[in-house]
Amino acid sequence: MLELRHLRTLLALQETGSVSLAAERVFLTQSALSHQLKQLEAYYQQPLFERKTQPLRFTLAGERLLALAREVLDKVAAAEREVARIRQGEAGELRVAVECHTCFDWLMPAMDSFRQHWPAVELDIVSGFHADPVGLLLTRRADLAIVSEAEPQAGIVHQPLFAYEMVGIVARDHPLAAKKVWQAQDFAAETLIHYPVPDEMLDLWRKVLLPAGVSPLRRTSELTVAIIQLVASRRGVAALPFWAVKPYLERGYVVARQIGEQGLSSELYAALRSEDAGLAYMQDFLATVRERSFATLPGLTVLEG
Amino acid sequence: MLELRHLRTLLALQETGSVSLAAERVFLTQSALSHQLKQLEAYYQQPLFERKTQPLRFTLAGERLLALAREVLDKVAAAEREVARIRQGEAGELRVAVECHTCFDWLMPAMDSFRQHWPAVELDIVSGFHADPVGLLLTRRADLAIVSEAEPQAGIVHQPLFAYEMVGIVARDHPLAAKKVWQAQDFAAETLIHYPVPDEMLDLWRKVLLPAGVSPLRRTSELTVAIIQLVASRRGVAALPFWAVKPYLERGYVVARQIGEQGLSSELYAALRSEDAGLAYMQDFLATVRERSFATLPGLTVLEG
DNA sequence: GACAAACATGAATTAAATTCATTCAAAACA
DNA sequence: TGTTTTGAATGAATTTAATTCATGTTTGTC
Repeated sequence: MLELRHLRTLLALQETGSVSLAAERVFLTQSALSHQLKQLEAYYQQPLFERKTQPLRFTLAGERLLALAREVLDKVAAAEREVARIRQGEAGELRVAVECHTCFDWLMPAMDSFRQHWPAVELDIVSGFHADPVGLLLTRRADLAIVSEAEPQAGIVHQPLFAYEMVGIVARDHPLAAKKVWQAQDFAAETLIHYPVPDEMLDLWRKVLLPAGVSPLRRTSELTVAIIQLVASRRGVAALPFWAVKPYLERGYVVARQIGEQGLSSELYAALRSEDAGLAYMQDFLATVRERSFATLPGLTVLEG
Repeated sequence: MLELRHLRTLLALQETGSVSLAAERVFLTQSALSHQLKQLEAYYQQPLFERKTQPLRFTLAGERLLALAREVLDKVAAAEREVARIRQGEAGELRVAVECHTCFDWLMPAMDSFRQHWPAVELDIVSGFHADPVGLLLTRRADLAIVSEAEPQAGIVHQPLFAYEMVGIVARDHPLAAKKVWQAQDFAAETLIHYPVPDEMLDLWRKVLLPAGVSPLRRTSELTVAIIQLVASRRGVAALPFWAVKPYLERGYVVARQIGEQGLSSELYAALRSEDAGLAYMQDFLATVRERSFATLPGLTVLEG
């Protein structure tokens, strides 16, 4: 018998294009999803998608169920939001402190969506770059902070958002373009172009250069396009989220390379006061951020608490 | 996490007005449903209905989820119908043989609904009263027969529809009105008014009078209202489905009494050729009959295969 | 033609749902 | 005002279902 779980799977399946990735998305193993799908196809006595292609292709029946999933899961989300509002009212305050430049790329769509669902919640951004975003929470000048590490702290809880890969970018004809994987040393003779933020907020610095004691020349720029432009003009190299550079890669302005043997992974958490963790609109905001981001940005991976 | 199962429960809960009856409707125990509802309320951290009233009353949050259930389950049903059509085409033939007069009361609404969902299926009624409706199936003059007993027969499968109680009716000032429960002997001195069908098709005859060797005077009439009218005019007594007489009871024309210690239960099955049991439109027709009947007629109970 | 990647499969395991047996609470009845 | 009946709740036991683990199979790639 059909359950919402199956519809959630179908949606993940379409968004990721493969069983394995969909499984990760819904926090199950590939095996579990394979069994689940087998059961679903047995129930409807027909295949729902072809697995041989990449990305997988849905059959007519699969498409129909997928359409159902979209209709239904939206309605479920809307109803659950209302139920949450019935419990604790609609109003509240949600001031978001953001410390990373690229964060605005995914934050804006999520905030748009959220504003429509919770018109009575005062949504605001605490702008400027702060040494200690969590301090803003404790002094009640913000209600939610986007951070890249979940450092335990009294009165604060961290909720995982998602993870993504930081890639090194360089001009197509730059010597480094020949290397598949870059190491810390490869940066030594280069000019590193980055956003004007404290070093400890740069993932590349914290996780790669500092541990290796490598300290390249530096140059800053506020805007992602400007950084890309500088890199394309052979003014230096940069490390940016894969999803941020993907459009420029496709146009061939620059090339992207993996950093370090495992790749350089960047993680994002929402930090909030423990007392606020139960607020319905808080949880819905986080759910919205995840949902919108996974739907919009390529190459995201789930991040467990 | 919310599942369709929960929505199905909420719907049954509203239709029946009590946890126990809803449990029966979804083929679970009262205990199972109690646990399920407790879990659901814990998930939403608020009560979904008040149990102290009869019928139970939904809270605001409960109402909202109930509305969701209606929206969503309709869409699910529609999608599953389409998926079934994709598998085996939309066309087919469905000739229904009916042998009971009152059956038309629930058959018509179900057929109306079905016709809209399967416009390409030729829907027809094989009218007239036949000694052997199952014979019509085997000779391919009908595709589905409504019968009151599931007598095993080669090449035929019986699918349960529902059960209901047959009640004795009599004029308000008739002496029998004083008896809470009637026995076979109570009919001995009365005139029994019934539809003009063979004796073995009368539940009262088959299950009560014949076993007790009681053989009252008889009189027949084609129409339910006419039977009620005769009974109200003290021309005799009758046995009819509770749901068929309920409107007349409420207007006080006649009174209804239980027949036998356990009450006289009547069961209905759909008989079809084994080879047709897998046809999507057949299964959907049966589902429609059940769904519409339970939603329309008071006092139905589920019937297990 | 070996290798990797993605999916499938069967058995074992874990988790969840359901039942059973009983208690509790409220309503109906005498 | 007990007493009985009915409907719902509860905790433990059980059953069923979902999930994982370990491994096999297929398909595409170099």
